[in-house]
Amino acid sequence: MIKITLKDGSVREADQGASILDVAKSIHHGLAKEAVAGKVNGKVQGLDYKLEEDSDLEILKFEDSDGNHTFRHTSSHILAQAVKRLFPEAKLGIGPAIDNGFYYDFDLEHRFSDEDLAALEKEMAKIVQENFPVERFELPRAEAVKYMEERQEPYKVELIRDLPEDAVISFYKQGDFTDLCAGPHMPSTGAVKAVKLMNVAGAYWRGSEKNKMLQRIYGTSFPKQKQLDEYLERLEEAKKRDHRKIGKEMDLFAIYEEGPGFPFFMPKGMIIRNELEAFWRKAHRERGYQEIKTPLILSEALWHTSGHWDHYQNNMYFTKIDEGDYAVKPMNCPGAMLAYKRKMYSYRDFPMRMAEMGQVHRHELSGALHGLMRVRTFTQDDAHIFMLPEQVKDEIVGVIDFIDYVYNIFGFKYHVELSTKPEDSMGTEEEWNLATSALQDALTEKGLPFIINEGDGAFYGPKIDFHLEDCLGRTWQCGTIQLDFQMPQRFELSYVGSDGEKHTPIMIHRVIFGSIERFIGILTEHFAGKFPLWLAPVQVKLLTVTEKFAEYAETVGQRLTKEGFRVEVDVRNEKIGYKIREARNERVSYIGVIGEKETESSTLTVRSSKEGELGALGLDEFIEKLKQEIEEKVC
RNA sequence: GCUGGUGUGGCUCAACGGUAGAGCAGCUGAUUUGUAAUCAGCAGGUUGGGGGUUCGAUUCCCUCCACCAGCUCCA
Repeated sequence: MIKITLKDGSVREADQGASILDVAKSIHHGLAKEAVAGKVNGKVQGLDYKLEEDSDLEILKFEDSDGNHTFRHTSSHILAQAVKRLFPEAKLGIGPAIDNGFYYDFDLEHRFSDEDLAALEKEMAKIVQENFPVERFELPRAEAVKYMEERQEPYKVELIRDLPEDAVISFYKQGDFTDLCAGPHMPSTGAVKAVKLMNVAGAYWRGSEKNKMLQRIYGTSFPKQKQLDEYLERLEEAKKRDHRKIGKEMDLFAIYEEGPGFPFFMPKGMIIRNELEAFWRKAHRERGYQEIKTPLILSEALWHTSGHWDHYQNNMYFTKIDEGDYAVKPMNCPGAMLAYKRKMYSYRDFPMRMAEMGQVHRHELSGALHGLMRVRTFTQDDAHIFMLPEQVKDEIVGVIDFIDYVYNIFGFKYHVELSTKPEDSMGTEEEWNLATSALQDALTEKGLPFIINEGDGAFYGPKIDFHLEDCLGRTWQCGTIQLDFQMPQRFELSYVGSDGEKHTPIMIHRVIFGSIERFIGILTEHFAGKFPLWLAPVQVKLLTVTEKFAEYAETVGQRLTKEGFRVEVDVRNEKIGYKIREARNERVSYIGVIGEKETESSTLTVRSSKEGELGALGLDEFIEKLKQEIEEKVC
C-alpha cells in the first residue's frame, strides 16, 4: 500500500499502481464521475496515471483550470482526428488548449468553410461516440522522427527535431489517430460530450510571419451540453457590451472610412474624456506631478538621437516642412527629453515627475485596428520621472500604487506582466539586467503576482504591463511602467549631484490609463455603457407626462444644470412609456418623471439605471444624492 | 501586412441576372397620454469605389477601400 495525501491534507491508503481514477472512486463515485485529471506532486497527470509511491494528489475537475486544459486538449485531438478523416491530405500543426477552448492548426490547400466546420463537428461527435481509449506511448528520437515521416507530417517532424536532447518524446493514440503530444489526456474520447467549432482563422506556423500561414480551427468543449449552451449564451450577451456597438448607440465616438484608426470623439464621448482628464489632473497634482505639453511634429534629427529612427521607423509618419524632414511623434519621451534639457538640475530636484497628456500617432497594421482599443492616434496619459539611482525602487512602487488606486476606483481586475529585453533593442546587457531586476524587485516587494513576457519590452528598456479585460475576455495592455537608462544618456541629460559632479539621471516612463481611447473602450465594456455618475454623459433626463408639465420640468432642469449636473429635458408630446424606453436605451443614469403629482408636490419620480425605481424624491434630496454619488465616485 | 468572412437609405436587416423593400430614426398631421415603442401620411438609396462579363449587374468575375474574427504587432 502507498499513502496518498489529498489537497485537504487527509491521507488515504491505496494499492501501489492504483490509478488516479481508482483513488477518486474510492473517495466518492460522484467525484470519480467529475474528475478529468489529477495533479500528482504538482504535475498534471491523466486519470489513468498509476501511483507507484507515496504522493500528494489533487483530483482535478473540469472547473479547475488545469483540469479543463486536459479536457480541451483531448478535444483538440478529436478535432484533428476528424480533420484527418475528412481531409486526409491535411498536415497537422499544433493543437493546444486555450483559455476558453482549444484550437488546432492545419496546412491544407482546401479552405475550411462553415459547412466544413459543421461536417467536422458531426465527425467529432462520431469519434466521441466511438469512445476510443487514449493511449500514451514513447519513442526514441530517431524512431519518433521516422514515425512522423512515414505519416507525412513534416510539421511534427520539425517539432520533434527541435525538442531538447533529453526530452521524453511521447505520443497519444486514439483509434486510427496518433499525435505527438506531451499530454496528459482524458482516458477516452467519450468524455468530450459537447463540442462547438467556433471559427477558422489564419495563423503563422510557430507564430512567425516569415513562416507559412496555416488554417487554425477554434473550438470549445464541455462535459455537458448545458454548459456549452450557457457558454454560447454568455458570449452573445458579451457581444452586446462591445464598445463599438455601445459607442455608436450612445453616440460617443465614430471612426470613418476616411480615417481608419483615427477616431472622432462626439459631444457625449468628450464628456467622458474630459471627466477622466480632470480626475487624472487632480490625482497627479496631489502626487507631485507637473504637467507639460510637447508638439506633435518634431525634426527627424530628434528621432535619430532617441533611437526611434533605428528601432521604430516602420510605425512612424513622416512629413516635410520647408525642405526639412520632420516626423509625427509616436511617443512622447523625446519631447520630454528636450523639455528636461532646458535648464540645470540639482539632485535636490529629484524625483521630478513630469506628466503629459500626449497625443501620439503610430502606423499600426490595418488588420490590427480595433475600435478604440487599437487605433493609429491616441493620447497617452504619460509621465516621465527623473530620479537618482537610490530613488528608483520607491518611485516604481509609487507608480504601482497609483495604478492600483486608479483601477480600483473603476472596480477593474487586472493582471501584471514583466516584459523583458526584445531582440531589437539598445543598451548593454548589464543595463537591461539592472533595470529588469529593479522592476522585478518592486513587484516582489508589492507582493504582486506577475508573469514574465519574454522579449516584449520597449526597445529602450524593460517594462511592467498592467492588462485589463474587454467584454470577450481579450486582454489589453493599459498601464505600463518602463525603466529607461538609454534616453537620458542619448540626450545627455544631467543633474549636479551632492558631490558637485554632473551625473545622468535615471528615468521612468509610465502611463496609468495607457491611452485615453483604449481606457474609454474598456470602461464602456466594463460598465456596458452604464457609466458611473461622474462620467455619465447624461446624468439626469427629465420626462414630462404631458406638455402641461413642461414649465415645471424646465425649472427643475435649470436648477440641476445650475448645480453642475448634465441634464436633458424631454418635453415632447410622446407617451411616457416611449420616452422612458428611449432614455433607458441612451443609458441615462437617472430618469426623472414629471407629471401632475410631481408638479403639485415639487418632487420628481426617479428611476436609476443601476438601482431601478426610487419613487418620489424632493428636488433637494435628489441633488444631495447625486452630489454624494459623484463625490464618492460610486461605480 | 497575412488568412478567412462581410459591405444594401442615419440605424437594424430583406430581396434579386430584368427599373431595390421593411421596421426604427427623420419630417408633417392627428392624439395630451403615468413607467420599455399611439396612429396616419411624406421624404430618404448611382446596393463601399473603380473596371469587366452581359441586351441588361445591386446580384457573376477582377481590383482597390473599409469593417469583422484570428495571426503578427502593441497603449
